[in-house]
Amino acid sequence: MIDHIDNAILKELQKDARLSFAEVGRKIKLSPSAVRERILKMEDTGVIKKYGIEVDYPQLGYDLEAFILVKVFHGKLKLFLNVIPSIPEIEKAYRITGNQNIHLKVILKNQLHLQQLIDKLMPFGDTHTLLILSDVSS
Amino acid sequence: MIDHIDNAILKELQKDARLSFAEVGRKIKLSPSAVRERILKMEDTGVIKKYGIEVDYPQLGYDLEAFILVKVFHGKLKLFLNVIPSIPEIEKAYRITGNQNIHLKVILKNQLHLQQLIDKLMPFGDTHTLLILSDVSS
DNA sequence: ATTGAAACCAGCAGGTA
DNA sequence: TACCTGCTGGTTTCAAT
Repeated sequence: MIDHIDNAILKELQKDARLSFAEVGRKIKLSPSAVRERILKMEDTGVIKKYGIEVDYPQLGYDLEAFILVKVFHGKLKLFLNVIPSIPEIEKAYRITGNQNIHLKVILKNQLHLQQLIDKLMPFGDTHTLLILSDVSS
Repeated sequence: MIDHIDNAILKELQKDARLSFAEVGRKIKLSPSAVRERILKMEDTGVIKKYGIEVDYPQLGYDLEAFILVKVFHGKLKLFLNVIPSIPEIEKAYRITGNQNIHLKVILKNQLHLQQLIDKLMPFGDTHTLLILSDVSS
């Protein structure tokens, strides 16, 4: 379903999602329209879910990033899942295995902001916060 | 440094990073070249770190995503940080506070693949794995 | 920030294998 | 089906304002 040409296209778009079809085609030796058709197909089938940007949060006034593991109270999970989208501080949320069952990545301005968020989460479960010190993905 | 116009631009690019300068300009009522200059400036200053795509890993044959928390052995941290970029399964790595000091997000084909990765990580520290069941970010 | 002009690209039609 | 070429209108890019 996905061949090595699609993979090459995905690799280029992962490096720079704003490349034109023509530019991608030049890199992988394919005509612009062929590149376009393959990319449109991958959008249709959902292989490409989203084109996004990575932003430097500190420069936008958000100096605190953290993971919050939540052990949701019995019977509160559905309610909590409904509330999550309405909390803008939550950048990403996953259900996970283990003692805690929800994993949140949150973007915050400062410690006070973190405290306010934890207060908001407390009705739904016990929280365990891991502050992010730095990105070491290279 | 970042005004409300830049913020509006960032919001549009977060929704769709492939929007043309002209399209962004139409949405926020600005000329294409003004949009272009602002975006180029945000790239220069690092506010925009990257244009990327989000991909559906299961469709690419990667059916297992997980967080691995690593309590790195004393004296092994620098070595481990150097090794991380050479492990393709690691999508994202952070230094964090808490009992464990490294937080990894990993993309894997299956359980065997996870086992092989954990074997590779074992020399550097004790690992604690949380499997991702689903994305609930909405 | 805008305009204007040249180069470039997106999108589409029609064609090949 | 997957790819290509060629055309047209819109876009990018850059210089001048």
